[in-house]
This record gives sequence, C-alpha cells and structure tokens, in this order.
Amino acid sequence: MTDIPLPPLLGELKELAIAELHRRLHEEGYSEVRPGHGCVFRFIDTEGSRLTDLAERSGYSKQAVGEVTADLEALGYVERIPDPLDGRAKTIRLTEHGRYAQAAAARIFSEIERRWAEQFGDERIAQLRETVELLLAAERGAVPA
Amino acid sequence: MTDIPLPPLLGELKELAIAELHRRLHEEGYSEVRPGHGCVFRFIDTEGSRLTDLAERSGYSKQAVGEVTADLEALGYVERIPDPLDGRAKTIRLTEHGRYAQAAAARIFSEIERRWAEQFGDERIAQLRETVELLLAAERGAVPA
DNA sequence: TACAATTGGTCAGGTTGCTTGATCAGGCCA
DNA sequence: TGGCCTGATCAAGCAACCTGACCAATTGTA
Repeated sequence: MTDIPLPPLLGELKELAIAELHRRLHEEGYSEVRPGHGCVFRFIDTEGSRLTDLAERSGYSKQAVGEVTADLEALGYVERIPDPLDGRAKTIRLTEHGRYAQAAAARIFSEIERRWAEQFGDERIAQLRETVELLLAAERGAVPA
Repeated sequence: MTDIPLPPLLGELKELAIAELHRRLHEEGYSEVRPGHGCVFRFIDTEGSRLTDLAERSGYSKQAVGEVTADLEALGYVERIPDPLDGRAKTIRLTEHGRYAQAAAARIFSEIERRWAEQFGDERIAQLRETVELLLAAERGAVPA
C-alpha cells in the first residue's frame, strides 16, 4: 500500500521517453520539433490530411492544430495545398523534410523500445505493450463521454 | 512496425486514469482539486514539508509549487505555519480536509488498479507495475542531466 | 434553383500552468 | 560585523491550449 500509484509512474516514464526523443531529434538536426508538434506528425496520412481530421484524431481543437500546422509550415515540415474538390478545405501534407523528421522519430522510438527489450527481455516489453493496449481499449470504451 | 510507439500509449493511459481520478474526486465533493495540485498531494510529508522540498521532489520550480500551495490554502486543503526553528521557512501541512482528499485519491487509484487486475489478471497488472518501475529506475539513472 | 443549414478554416481574445529574473528577510560563518 | 547563502515571494512573460465569432464554400431541401 505504500506503492506509488501506477498512473504517475506511467506518466513519468512517458515524459522521460519523450524527452529522449526530442533530445535525439535535436541532435539529428530537427532542432525545431517540439512535443506539441506531435498532433500533426502522429496523425497525418501519407497522402496528407485535413485540419479537421487531425483535430478529431488528436483530440485537440481545430485552432490548436491550426497553430501547430502554421508553425510547422513556417519551419518547412509541412505544406498546405488547396483541396481541388472542396474550395473550403486545404490538405496538409508533409514535405520531404517533414517525412525525414517523421521517419527519424519513428526510428528513435523503435530504438528506445529495442533498448528496453535488450535490458529487460523481449518477452517483458512485448507484454508491457500488450497490457497497455488492453487497458487502453478497455478504458477508451468505458467512458466514451 | 505499424505499431504505435509505446510512449504515447503510456501517456494516453495515464491521461485516462488521471481523468477518472478527478472525475471521481469531484463526485466525492473534492471538486476544486485539479491535476496540477498533485505536486503537493503527492510529495508532502505527513508532518508537513517545506516549499523548497516539494519543488525539489516534484521537479517544478518553487514559484510553481508556491502558486499551487497558495491555491490549496485558499481552498482549505493545506495550511502554512511558520517554522519555529527557521524564521525564513514555512511548513506546508495538510489540513484535515486535505488529508481526507489525499486519502480519497489514494483509494481511487487503488480501486482503479484493482479493477484492472480483475479484468486482466493480478499477474498481468503486477508485472506491468514491475516493468514500469524497472524501466523508470533505468531511465532515471541514464540521464541525470 | 434558391435558400437554409452545415462544414472547413481562421481570427481574436482569454486562461492555465508553467518559466526566469529580481528582491528581501533571516540564518550561517569567517 | 560583514558577506554569503537560502527560503519564500513578487513580477513579468511565454507556450499551449481553450471558447466564441466569423467567413466562405458546399450540401441538403423543398
């Protein structure tokens, strides 16, 4: 009962991993990428996505994602191209630089996970992932509000 | 390789659990308690703690913790009493109301963990905790910077 | 085929939760 | 006694979100 509750532990582990991600992205030259940019990098389709969809998927407001997008556009990571079928809409698409950054992030994450597996066993890390995914599925369904 | 990286999954699970905590605290009458107040509730000693220590333990600045403390004091969850041995210092201590809130939070967390264990097995959740604690110990040591 | 309702995106402004820098009073020590 | 260190606070600023208002384009309806 003197155990620290799981949620803060999960949160701290996530924080440490995200900090490592951005430290290494910085070292590889993607120095302007910040955690907040994740709502685009994580959810954007390879063919590009609409702002509304990114907002929906990430759970943030359209305004918040719009700001991130404007920032990433100024930095050359994404471009906005008008949708030919819908004059209101714009497609947000990764530039080549953006795709490289996204690939670097994916690689770094997989390296972190591989390092964990080497330290503590493939089995254990696989089960960590499985358990977290099970819990997430249950919790996401539990409170759809 | 199409797996979503672990850190965002950990983060989302933590978010869902923290949201449940605060929803239930709210239902139990502790409606003013917000996630940001955790830096006091999580780290304060039963005999009370100094602001500087809470800041140190939580990793936030003294100013940030000071603001939270002032807030909790106005709400009646903590009191500041001058340290008799050191005229500069004040001891921050939970009031009775604060102790009840802290106990409620601990109970809710343990209920969440128990629910998880009932759904997916004691074994699995025990291993989740063990793995997360192992990883944390390793990661915390890895980059002391 | 017009008109109403909906939708994609943006502008404006506000709040929250942090930060750094400056200050001040009290304590510690040569 | 004077100089340095430390606990706490004041002030200002900033990043990352939010809500509300709005416009233009599309879609649904009769």
